[in-house]
Amino acid sequence: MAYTVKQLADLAGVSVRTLHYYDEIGLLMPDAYGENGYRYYDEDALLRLQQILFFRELDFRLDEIKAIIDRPDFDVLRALQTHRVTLEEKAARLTGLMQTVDKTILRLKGELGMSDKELFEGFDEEKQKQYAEEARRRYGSAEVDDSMKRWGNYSSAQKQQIVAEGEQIRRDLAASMGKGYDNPAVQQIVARWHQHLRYFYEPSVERLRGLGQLYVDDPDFRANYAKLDPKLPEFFRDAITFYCTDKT
Amino acid sequence: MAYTVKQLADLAGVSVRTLHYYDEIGLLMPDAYGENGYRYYDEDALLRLQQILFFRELDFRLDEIKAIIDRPDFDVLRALQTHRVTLEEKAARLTGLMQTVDKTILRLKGELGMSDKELFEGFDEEKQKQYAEEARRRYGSAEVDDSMKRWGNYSSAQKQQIVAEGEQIRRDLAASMGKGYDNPAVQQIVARWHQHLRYFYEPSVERLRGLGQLYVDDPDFRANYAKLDPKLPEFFRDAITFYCTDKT
DNA sequence: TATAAACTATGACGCCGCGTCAATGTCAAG
DNA sequence: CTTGACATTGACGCGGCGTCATAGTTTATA
Repeated sequence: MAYTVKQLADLAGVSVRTLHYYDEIGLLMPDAYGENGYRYYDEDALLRLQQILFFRELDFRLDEIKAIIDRPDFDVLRALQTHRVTLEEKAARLTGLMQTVDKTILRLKGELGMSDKELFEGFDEEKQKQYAEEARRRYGSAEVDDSMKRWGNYSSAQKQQIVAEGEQIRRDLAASMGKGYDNPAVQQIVARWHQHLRYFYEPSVERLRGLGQLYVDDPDFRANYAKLDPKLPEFFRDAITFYCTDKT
Repeated sequence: MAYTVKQLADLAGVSVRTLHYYDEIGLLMPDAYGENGYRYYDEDALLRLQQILFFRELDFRLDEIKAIIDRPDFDVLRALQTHRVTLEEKAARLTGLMQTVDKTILRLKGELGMSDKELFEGFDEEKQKQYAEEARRRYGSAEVDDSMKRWGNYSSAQKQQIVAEGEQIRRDLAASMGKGYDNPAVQQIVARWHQHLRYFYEPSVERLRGLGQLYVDDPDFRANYAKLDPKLPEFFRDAITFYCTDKT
């Protein structure tokens, strides 16, 4: 199914002018030009445009984006995973700014001694750029970044967010408990759960085809994850019950 | 204490060129020029620059920023509070993008049916701009926005974040338990706690001079907040114990 | 006290990522 | 067969600085 410029523009929430420009600089070329000169985009363009938007969101310049996603070894899946971490970095930065807001409010009320320097805490994008620098090297390359996936490597803000995500998934699953394990909505949640687990436990996530299996099999995992989220045992108990009663 | 350009630039994490430019367009003028032509900034410039950076962070244009903070009725405190909400909006948007990342990963793995439209969910800044539009009108005006401060008005992403903040404060307090209530660090945490409570319970926050008092007095509040954060009763118990043992 | 290093100033040009016209051609519906 | 929505290319311009260049001033060190 081919999209015209406006169709794609509306779908992706960008302007027609932007698509023209991306074509002009060779960043996103249409699948084909009609004999009238019209641009027609195919499915591949969707994913490519999505990548472009993600990178743009993370403050990459368009020529950088082009260089990255044109590399023959560019790996979309890996890129997406890196996007996620980088988005979390960005969110954590915003959290830092919120704290600066709070502290400034208290300073203005005279309730808090606050150094001049602290007034500007969180604005700096140094870490951000540092990360991007790494990312520029890493995107697309087959180089593995397992080190980032160890719990100890996350910042506390990231940890909070990750735990919150876990809780959300748990709530969602709880809300879908009645629907039966083979219900597509439930399957989606389970998939999100598998995805989520990658934060903690990479190597044998593939073993997680059966929900909770790892929790049952691996006392080490059980202990570690339970430390992060005290309600997790409950969750697993429920989930396993859920899984078993439905499967048998 | 007067800052030179570089001193201020380093402190705030902006470039000297930026300060020159802000002077040029009248956005941030130095307190005084030396006879050598040097710029010297005073304390007021710090807060003004901080405001500028906050607005810039929220994608306001410099001329808009100038118009806003030059208004005679510009209210820094109110602006800061609005900043906070807007920052949360931004963070929530990033959360949405993370979900799009997750879903795209699953789509690529074939584990999830996902419409083309969903590929671009979260990129749109419409809400963002809509909010900014409101903000432009509201910043500096004395108009009250209490409606935003009711729990029901928060998005679920915001709620998550607010709860996470509460948990963080609780952890911080727990870590400071030994230091005595009059310890400045503890007072800071208490102040953050008071600030935090404004999310839920605006009118009588002033009554919260004694920590936990409201929890003791108001069963309605007790019930409502406990629903949000199951561990809160513990916290209050600890906090009250802490407060009482130290006060008596 | 000489000199180097670090800071300051004021111009002026250039860049990116489009927005925003303008002029013109094409397609689908009534 | 008109009308309106859509398509094209081309050109100009903007915001927010980065990045020189040129030149004066202050501070540290030898």
